[in-house]
Amino acid sequence: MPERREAGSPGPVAGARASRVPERTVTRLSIYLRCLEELQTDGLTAVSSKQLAQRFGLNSAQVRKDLAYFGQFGVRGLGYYVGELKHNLERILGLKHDWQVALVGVGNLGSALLAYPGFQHRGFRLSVAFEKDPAKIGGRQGRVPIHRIERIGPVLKRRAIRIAILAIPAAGAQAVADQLVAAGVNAILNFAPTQLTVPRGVKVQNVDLSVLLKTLAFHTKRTDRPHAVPAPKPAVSSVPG
Amino acid sequence: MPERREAGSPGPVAGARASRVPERTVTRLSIYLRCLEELQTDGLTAVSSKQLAQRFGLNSAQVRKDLAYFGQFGVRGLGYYVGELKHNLERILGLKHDWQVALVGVGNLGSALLAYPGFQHRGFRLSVAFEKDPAKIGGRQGRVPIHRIERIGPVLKRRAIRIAILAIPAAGAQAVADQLVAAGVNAILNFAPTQLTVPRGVKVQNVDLSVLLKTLAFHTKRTDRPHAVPAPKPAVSSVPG
DNA sequence: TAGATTGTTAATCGATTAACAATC
DNA sequence: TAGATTGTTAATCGATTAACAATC
Repeated sequence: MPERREAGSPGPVAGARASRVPERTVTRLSIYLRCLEELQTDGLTAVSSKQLAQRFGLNSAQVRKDLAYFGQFGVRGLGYYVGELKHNLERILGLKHDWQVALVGVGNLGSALLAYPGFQHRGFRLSVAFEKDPAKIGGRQGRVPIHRIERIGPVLKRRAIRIAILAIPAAGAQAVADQLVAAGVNAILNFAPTQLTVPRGVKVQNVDLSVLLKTLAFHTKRTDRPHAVPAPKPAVSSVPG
Repeated sequence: MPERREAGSPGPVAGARASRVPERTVTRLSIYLRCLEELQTDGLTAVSSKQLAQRFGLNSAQVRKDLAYFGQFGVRGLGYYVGELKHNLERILGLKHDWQVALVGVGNLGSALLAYPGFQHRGFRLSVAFEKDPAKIGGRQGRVPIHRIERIGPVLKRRAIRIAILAIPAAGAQAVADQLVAAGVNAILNFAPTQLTVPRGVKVQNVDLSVLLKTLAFHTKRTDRPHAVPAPKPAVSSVPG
């Protein structure tokens, strides 16, 4: 008997539309978009899949295939018009209007995210924050009001916020995630080093800084001196005693 | 003729050892490790691949296969001893001793990373920072001295630092990365929204917060109202005009 | 021993890349 | 037109999962 699927998580979704867009394609789309912005700044009007690919060490077929999930945006013999493709990628990614984003956790990391210009820049407005510490509740950081965690439900519903950033310790993260989902959030950027369980349809992006550093340590170690792999199980010797 | 490989980047490394460990395996190892720490806290002494897998919605065969890249750590019929496997994963990941980490960029994000307890906790010591702003140079944040960027070379060499975090705007990132590499760094956690070009053997982990939010926007949009995919190219009609 | 679970090989699945007809 | 590049199918590659003999 085949092992039951263990736990409810990634995996193909029953009844998903025929040609599911791979997550990696979506990530690459926003990288292509960044590149197109640069090209536009440089005054270029057209670009080929090959030129686009070369910037990232990708394959040109991959660029074309990624785009082909969403339509036909190119001109044979020429490539893609920069402005037009940029417009289409923005439309596809849902960046034609601003998104309101909620932040939970105004500690060190949360404060930095509030102050980080990178977000506010391009269509993501951190417009409300939640915090447990009574000393911070009721105040503001910059323009952003800080509410107590219990108010997640009403505030998010009133503002119709769908995207949240979770910047709290692992311990309370699942409970808060549940509240966010109950309040209508369906996309969470999770900095808490824990595996969140969310209903299907809710998208979680995990950013575990500690895990990232550990993978770097692994590679650093290997470069220094290839680490000792335990000797392969000594083969049962065919040479007698 | 097959298209030339475009740009020097991932791809199989010529002469790499026979069984290359997938990057995803390494990431999962540190997640298994986190789980083992929890199990140990709960006082459990043994765990099966199936139990381990269930926590993350993974397949038990994957857990066993990930571990098998590095040796045989289990006991048939029983599973894995928690303490022993934890020890082995720490050894494999290179976490048996602390790592000194350098930070470049003491802006909003950099400051938060300096204050973030998550790093200092488990073996990663942010022990020196570099910054361009003269107002900050020469000072300290917490215990960490802030040097001017030009001192990357001598300071990192003296301290034999191999891991760096890049928290500066995209514009200067490549130049700083080059300095880091020249100073002996071979692992970079890159928060700058740009593609770094580094020599083979140097490992870069990109964390582009803006890209992450954009993929979340994509999924949010789709859930709201499946976005309009351009009509498929109208098939050349077989019905005469 | 009987039951359970590993380590590992083979099968499956999905993503990347090559190739090329269509066509600007 | 000749040259270039797309959109798309087929081939390849790599990672995940199923299956099962080994063995605690």
